[in-house]
Amino acid sequence: MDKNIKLKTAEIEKSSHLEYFNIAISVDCVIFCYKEKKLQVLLIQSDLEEYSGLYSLLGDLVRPDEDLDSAPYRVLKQRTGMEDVYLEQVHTFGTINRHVSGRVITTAYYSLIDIKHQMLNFDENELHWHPVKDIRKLAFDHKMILDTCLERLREQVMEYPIAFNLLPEKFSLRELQKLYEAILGITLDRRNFRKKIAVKGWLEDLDQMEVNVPHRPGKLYTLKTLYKKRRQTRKSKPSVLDSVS
Amino acid sequence: MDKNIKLKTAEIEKSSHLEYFNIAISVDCVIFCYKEKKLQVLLIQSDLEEYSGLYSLLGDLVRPDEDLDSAPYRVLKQRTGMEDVYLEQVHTFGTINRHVSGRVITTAYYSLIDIKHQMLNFDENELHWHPVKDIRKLAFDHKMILDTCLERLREQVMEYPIAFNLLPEKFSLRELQKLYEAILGITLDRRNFRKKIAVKGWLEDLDQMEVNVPHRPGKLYTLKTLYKKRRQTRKSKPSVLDSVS
DNA sequence: AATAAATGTGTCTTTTGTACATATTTATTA
DNA sequence: TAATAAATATGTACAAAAGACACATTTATT
Repeated sequence: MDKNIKLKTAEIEKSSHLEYFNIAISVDCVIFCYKEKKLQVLLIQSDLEEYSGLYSLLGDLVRPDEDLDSAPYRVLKQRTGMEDVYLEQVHTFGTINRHVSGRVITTAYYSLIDIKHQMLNFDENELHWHPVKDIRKLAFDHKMILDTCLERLREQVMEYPIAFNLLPEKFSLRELQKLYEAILGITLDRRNFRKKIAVKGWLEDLDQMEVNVPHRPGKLYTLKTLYKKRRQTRKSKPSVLDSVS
Repeated sequence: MDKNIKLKTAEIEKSSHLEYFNIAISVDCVIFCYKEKKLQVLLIQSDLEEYSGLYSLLGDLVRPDEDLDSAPYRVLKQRTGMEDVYLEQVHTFGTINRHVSGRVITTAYYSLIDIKHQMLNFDENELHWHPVKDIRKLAFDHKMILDTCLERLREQVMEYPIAFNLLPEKFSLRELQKLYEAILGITLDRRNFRKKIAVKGWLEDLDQMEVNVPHRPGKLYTLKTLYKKRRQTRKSKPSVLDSVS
């Protein structure tokens, strides 16, 4: 990836621009939220005839003057008004015919957002939340992108303190457990779950109680400030060497 | 990632081709081998003035008529003559100024190859193996790409039966352990390592012994055929749910 | 005052990880 | 050919983590 580029930039000056620069690059965002006790994803109705009636992920072409990793932030800002969200690059999809309008390679990101935050630019006519479990088919290869991102989310959610991006500032352990169950698609033992979370040391006990719950209120917790950076790089990463002799 | 493309493909017909399709996409390959008891990487001397004296990874622009994931196979075939190698996509790098010759977004793959396989197109004048541990600086952002790929390899090597791609067909447990130590950069306890590998169930006992070793020969093993597919999708994956109540 | 529904623990068992030692086999050498 | 060097092959005891499971307590509701 040095000589070739050099040679080709020369060629491009002449005529072969079409040949070497006719692949577009886009980003697609799998934007997760936790709503009505379900893990949901933000989708937009596809307006391509080929995919009429189908939904697709939010995405856009990468601009010549922006970093690849900045593009999904821009998409989220434009579409929802949200900034400083949690975003993680997952995979790049690039089969020849994945897009009907031409050759487009797309880098997929997933994002975790708290539905209760202000979403200023959110257009309810265009954008809709869909429970992940109900999604069968999406436009383009977006179902595969969704599946890949969900798998990655599941791999990471017990290892890194990321699930909290889906919850409000204060939450009870019951809410946290229900969220994990929604993400993983399984039920968890309450006592073991609490033990596991306690061991992580991610949470700060707020010495406050839930209010307006139709049962005994639980304690409220928040993520320790140490872990609260948004646009976050992963924290508290267990070394891969931990389980090796 | 539907409407925008649609709109823009229209615009492109007119004049803005340069604006929307002037990002090139490449692949870069971190090709690992195990040689002289060290994990090594295949590098080529950079011939860009900006990077004179520096080495870089093997890469090329993605062709308009090939799948993204096919490009690194092509690069490996062209450069080394090897086919059906183990390759895994890791990450896509796309900061604006990462390439001196223009806007190039690159998808990084790592590959694991057995040095003893025939490498027909291998040009020893151009290509050189470098111990990973000795590499301080590479052209472009290739040091970061290498680091990212090495980190991913380390994450995966105890979970999936991939290290075997770096060894000949038959190998002893000592050789395997030395390989793991080279990859992980640590020493391992022999008894615990063997126990761990035994539990994985990846290996087939060949009932053969090492020959020409200057000490007591060990048994020879091979990867079970079940796991031997090259261009391999990962096998024997532990579910993320395993450690969740 | 009784009930429903949740909270908030704790213990025992199993599995996994880690530290560590001894007897055995083979090639080399003196 | 006997002694030595260097590795193979293996097991046990302890510690840590995961998993199954039960009971007393608190609060809101009836």
